[in-house]
Amino acid sequence: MATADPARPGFALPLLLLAGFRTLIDDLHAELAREGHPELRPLHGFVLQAVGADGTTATELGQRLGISKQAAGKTVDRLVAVGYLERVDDPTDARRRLVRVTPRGADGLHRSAEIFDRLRERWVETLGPKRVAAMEDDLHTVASANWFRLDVPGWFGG
Amino acid sequence: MATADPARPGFALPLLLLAGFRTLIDDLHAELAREGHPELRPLHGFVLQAVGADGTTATELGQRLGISKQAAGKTVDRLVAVGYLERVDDPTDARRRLVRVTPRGADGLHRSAEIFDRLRERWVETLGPKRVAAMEDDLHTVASANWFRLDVPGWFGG
DNA sequence: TACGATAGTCAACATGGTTGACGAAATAGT
DNA sequence: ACTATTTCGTCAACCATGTTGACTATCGTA
Repeated sequence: MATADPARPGFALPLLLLAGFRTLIDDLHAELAREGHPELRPLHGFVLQAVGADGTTATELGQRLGISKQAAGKTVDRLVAVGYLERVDDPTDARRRLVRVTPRGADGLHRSAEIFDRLRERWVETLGPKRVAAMEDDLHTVASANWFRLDVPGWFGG
Repeated sequence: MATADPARPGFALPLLLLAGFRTLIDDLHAELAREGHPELRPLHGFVLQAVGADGTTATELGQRLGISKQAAGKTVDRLVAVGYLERVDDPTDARRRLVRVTPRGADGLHRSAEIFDRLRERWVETLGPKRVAAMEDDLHTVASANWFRLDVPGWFGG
């Protein structure tokens, strides 16, 4: 292994990426809790995002998130229980039950976007705009294939 | 929000970090499977790393990983079942059961370190050594508090 | 009309996490 | 030395997330 630099071991890179992700998500949810959304969990924000403004169905949501329709249905159940999603019958197809973001869910989604912008701005203040942009561009170069794959608990845990 | 750049929305940053992490971990386990360790899951490598060469106990492992001693014990059970860890009685303290990495576990750990070095080298070839080093340094600056916190499934999923 | 495809649900299970309770063993205090 | 406290491991019950398989109801079509 003539290429490996002992001062920069390869195993540090994934831990740093995970730590960066975790820092942003933890800060987001600390702020969300302050702004009236303490029940939102990391996974929930991404699910709300995947449902989108037009609504969707459990089966389609599962396809978007890369999980089974059953798992998507169970996750929707939980978000319905805390008031972020609602189910309505599809008048054009009695098999389908449309999943829609409630006003409360839309509020959480809107605040999340604002908070993420503020958090990025904090990184820019610390690291400089060029370094943050470089990080984004470089990650996009090496990891674009895994954009928006959010089956994290099952993927990571096994 | 006069500071937010619409071309670089804040919400992209966590997704890129997660995608980068996921890319490295997926590539690691694809290669590990090729080299004779198909049972190793993403979580397992970090647990083996946390056990370390000297061994530890379930309670101490839980403290290192930021999870309960019960959760650590269950994870150890599963890694014992697939042959990566073993439990031995502590001759100096009949309450303790030392958890040790088996030769097979040590082999997996050793290969993981080599593979991570090779994966980092691939990033260096694509992005250049300065950019990769900058990414590491910057992440260390903004996220060092979350170094080696690996309670990912529970943290992310809720 | 009858059949195949699709949507949703139910059931059973695996994995990873939690809290609470408890026995056994070590340690500290009187 | 005896007792009280702490510590370690485990058991049990439960939650969240995921899986696969089976099933019903409905839609669309040959």
